[in-house]
Amino acid sequence: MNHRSVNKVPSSKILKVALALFSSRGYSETKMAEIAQNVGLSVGALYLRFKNKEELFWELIKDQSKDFIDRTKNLPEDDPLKALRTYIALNIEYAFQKRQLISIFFREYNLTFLKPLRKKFFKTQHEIIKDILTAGIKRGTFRPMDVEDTASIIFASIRGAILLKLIFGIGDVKAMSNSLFNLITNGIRKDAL
Amino acid sequence: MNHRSVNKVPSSKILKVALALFSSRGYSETKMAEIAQNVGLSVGALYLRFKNKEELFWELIKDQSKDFIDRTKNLPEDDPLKALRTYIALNIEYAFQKRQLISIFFREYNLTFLKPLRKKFFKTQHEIIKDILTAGIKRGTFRPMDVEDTASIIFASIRGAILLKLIFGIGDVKAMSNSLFNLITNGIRKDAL
DNA sequence: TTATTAACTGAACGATGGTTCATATGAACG
DNA sequence: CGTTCATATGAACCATCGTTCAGTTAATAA
Repeated sequence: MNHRSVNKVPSSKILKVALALFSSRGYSETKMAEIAQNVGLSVGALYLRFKNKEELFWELIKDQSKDFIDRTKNLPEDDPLKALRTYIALNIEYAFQKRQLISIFFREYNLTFLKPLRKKFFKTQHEIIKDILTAGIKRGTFRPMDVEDTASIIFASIRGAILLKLIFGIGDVKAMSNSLFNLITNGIRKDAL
Repeated sequence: MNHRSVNKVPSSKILKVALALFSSRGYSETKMAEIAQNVGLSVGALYLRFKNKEELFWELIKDQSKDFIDRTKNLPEDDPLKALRTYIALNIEYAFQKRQLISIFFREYNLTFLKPLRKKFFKTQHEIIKDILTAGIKRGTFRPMDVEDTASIIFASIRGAILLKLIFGIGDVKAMSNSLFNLITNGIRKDAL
């Protein structure tokens, strides 16, 4: 340790504060000076930690995303219905728990450097859903269907529900999760053909 | 008609050009100078037509929204299934047709003056879906359910599907409409309960 | 204590972009 | 024609940040 090597404020706190600001005001509405003030540092100090605003933002996205690491990894192979229920519940709960991050993803539609992340996310999730569907059809639990399209629609429905929750604050997490699962599995028909 | 009362370029053209720019680049990325150039006017002239950027934007939103006037007004009262199918199809087709406007609504999450419009839209649509569901349950076409929650989820699913289409360009409009209707009515289960 | 240097400060710089305004243009009217 | 005035022009103005940097602070080593 060499000469004053202790930071006045840890970088993790900067990221935390910045996350709160970015997710509530939006990227371009959040000023560097504002972050500095809320953190208790000068603007200059921020630039000693991060090259610029974009890198600070990026760092924060990486930091928040890192523990998404496939919780959806160990879904029951042998029980497609349970797998689906778990998948939906995990997704919605995660989104709610990480709502600041997720808000940013919905909100900052026009930040081009988020696009690839979104795309990648879609691909991964789409694949997982397809696997569940395929397994379910093979097992006779699910009816035959266009797996590709249906997986897209299911993905979309889950994201839509999350969006609704985040934007309008509508819906309780648990109830929403159940309703969605119910809708997707049984539909609203009284007697499904 | 008094002294040179003909505009070099009609305001409708300004709105049209601005719509294209706002929906592809985003509100704050679209510069007044850029709009002026694409329209074939000077910046100053824009300010003779519209008080400022925000009003120009607002005018364009109003202009685009005005003919949404309840196409969803005359859904068949006596056939809930058909009503739902029609409602979904209308919604998705409309969104695709007016995709520039809809993109803006998804994209400009942080423009506070869009919030009330979003809220109002949700309320209207939620009401319509609830009516369809209630009618269907009464008729015995649909199973008993929490109408409030289910309507929210259905709304969310439709918006999610539209978002998917607009963001990723994924899915054909007709096919998507069918898949969604199918999912919502029948679910994916082979033998519903 | 003194020297060293990492960490910090905040005024100043510069780029960007919305808005204004002095000036120009030209269609209609007398 | 010449006058009028709605319409148009675009350079200049100004506010808002992101970013930089010369100077300051204070922890550690000597």
